[in-house]
Amino acid sequence: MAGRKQFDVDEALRRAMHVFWRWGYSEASIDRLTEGTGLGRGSLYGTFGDKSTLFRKSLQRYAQTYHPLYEQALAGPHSSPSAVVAAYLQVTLNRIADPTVPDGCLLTVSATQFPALDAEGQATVRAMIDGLRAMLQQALRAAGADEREAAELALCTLATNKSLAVLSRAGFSSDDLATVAAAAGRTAGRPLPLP
Amino acid sequence: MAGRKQFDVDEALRRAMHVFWRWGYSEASIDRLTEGTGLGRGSLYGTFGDKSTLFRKSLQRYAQTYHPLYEQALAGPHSSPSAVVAAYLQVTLNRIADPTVPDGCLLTVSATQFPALDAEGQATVRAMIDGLRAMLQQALRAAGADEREAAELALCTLATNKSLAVLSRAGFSSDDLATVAAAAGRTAGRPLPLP
DNA sequence: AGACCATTGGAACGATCGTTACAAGATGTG
DNA sequence: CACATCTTGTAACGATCGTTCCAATGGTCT
Repeated sequence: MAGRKQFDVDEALRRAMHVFWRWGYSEASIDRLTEGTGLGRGSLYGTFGDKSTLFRKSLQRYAQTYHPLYEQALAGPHSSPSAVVAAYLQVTLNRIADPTVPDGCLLTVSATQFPALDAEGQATVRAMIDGLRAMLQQALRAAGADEREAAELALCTLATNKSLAVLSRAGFSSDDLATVAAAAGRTAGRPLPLP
Repeated sequence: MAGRKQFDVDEALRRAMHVFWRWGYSEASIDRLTEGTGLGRGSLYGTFGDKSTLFRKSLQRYAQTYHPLYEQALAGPHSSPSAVVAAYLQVTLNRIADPTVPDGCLLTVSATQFPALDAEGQATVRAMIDGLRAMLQQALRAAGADEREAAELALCTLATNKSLAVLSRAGFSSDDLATVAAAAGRTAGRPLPLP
């Protein structure tokens, strides 16, 4: 049996995150989590707490993994707002193209399951999405967009991010996904007609 | 008790559709379906079959309800491709603004739960999404877009549709949703730089 | 070596899952 | 009125759900 932990905690959390990512909160049963992580029930509960807590830790693990990639892509300097959008969406495309992780995006899958999440889970998801939005908006400002344009482009780029995840889950080809991302990046930088 | 059916079959199906729409397939338990429809277990199974069958019938009921609205909006005539996009997304915005139906869109919720669906459910969802895409593409061609532009715009408009559903599920304001839709409609009609 | 403690796998809990079976009651037909 | 037919509510099924408990084990410390 055991005296000291026989597994890598962070690696186990990474695998649990993949289970939630692939199956969504509802279908991520404890059995699937134990199978996916290789841990026994006792180890799972003893290390991470109950399912809701493990889910929130998986969300944070997700942010810890992918937020730095977005930050790096957004760091710039970028010549135009459209370059910011393109850089951001490229990170998303790269993640979706990674065959070692599930389709779509954990945040998007979780967002569509909002009614199935408890209050803490909903708050965590919402906070992470808002964080990405703010990060985008700031980078767009830094790239020369005015306040209104930055807010709008940040929202639309976030929306494109979500749409890529949905289409990926539904089995759309990576060509189709690239087309969507390219179109979003292409139209982003063009001057907006003022009302 | 009963001798002849004591409920309206189509109304019950409409309510079952709302349960799947709100909760997603996994969280739409038989108890929630019986509560949402007002039917007993016996009536549910006797009328609609098992859960997977009822889910597919709910998807078809969804298409039967909203496809005509999209068709009508796309029928035109439209002066430009961007008018087609705007008309399509307006139908989506109207549906999302309807307080009598759940947030988001049944197709999008179902798409993100793909791994939780059986083969028939996955095929039905995918076929319905492909149908919308084809419908959009044809309307864009009719509005003067060339083949390449119609294909790209149809895909991007479908993507925007999905993103609106996700953002709605996550609790974004209707103002934000309208902003996303307006931006998609605005950039759609503009001439694309050819490679 | 022996006491202490964290960790492990597995048994077991009550609750809920989707589904089926069935008796009781209401309707349509003779 | 009797009969067949259909519908309805409920009980019950085995399976799985999330969670807790516990004896057995191996490492750590004196």
